[in-house]
Amino acid sequence: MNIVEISKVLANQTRVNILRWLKNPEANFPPHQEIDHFDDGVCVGFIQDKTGLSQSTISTYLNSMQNANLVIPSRHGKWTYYRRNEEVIQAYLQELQKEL
Amino acid sequence: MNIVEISKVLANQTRVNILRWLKNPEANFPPHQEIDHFDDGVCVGFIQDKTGLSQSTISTYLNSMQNANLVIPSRHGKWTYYRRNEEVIQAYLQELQKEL
DNA sequence: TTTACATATCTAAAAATATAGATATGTAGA
DNA sequence: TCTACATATCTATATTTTTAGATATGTAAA
Repeated sequence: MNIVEISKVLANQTRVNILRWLKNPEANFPPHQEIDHFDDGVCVGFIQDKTGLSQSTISTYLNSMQNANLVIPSRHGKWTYYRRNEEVIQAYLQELQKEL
Repeated sequence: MNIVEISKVLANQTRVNILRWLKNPEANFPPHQEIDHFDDGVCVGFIQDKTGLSQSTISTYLNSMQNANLVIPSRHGKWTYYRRNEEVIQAYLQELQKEL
């Protein structure tokens, strides 16, 4: 868990939005076709649609968020689902609380 | 209080260090000459010395931190002192807690 | 085993950030 | 009012980030 690396992720409104949306996928995304839950998160395509940015940009964003351990990917067939990594997010908040 | 703007400040190790040092000036900086306390913070020169970066870089950093309302400047004679803006820092932490 | 689709990676251009040297400004003291 | 000093701003360059189009990869279905 690296404060500077995670702060870099949060230094962009779209990435902050993605993290917020992933808190409550039911409210922010349409239902998936193959699976009827969001236990493994949300597929890249839905996130892309919601942001309006290009597919490659969103893939890059999600990759940086994954590198910072803020999200966890799961492959399901053709789709990659991303969900929040609550442990790391909480650890970051606690570390900030302590350090800042 | 803007999450993205403040996160940009925190996306650099030196700036995070400055905020941490300012939490406890007595432990991190030599005593000032004209004043015998740190109630208004620490002068730019001391911060510069501690980081080893150039004067203009530190001035730029402090300016960005001030724009984000993370620090408060006070002019005392030739010196500008910077101290933490605890209200905004706490507001940021609380907002993150809620939003993130 | 080809095709279609979802996502990742590569490439490249534009914008932002980091950083320092030079210069300007403001203040205190001679 | 000179001079020295602390800090801010300007200018310029290097690096990083943002972003998208093109291409590659992996998977499912025909």
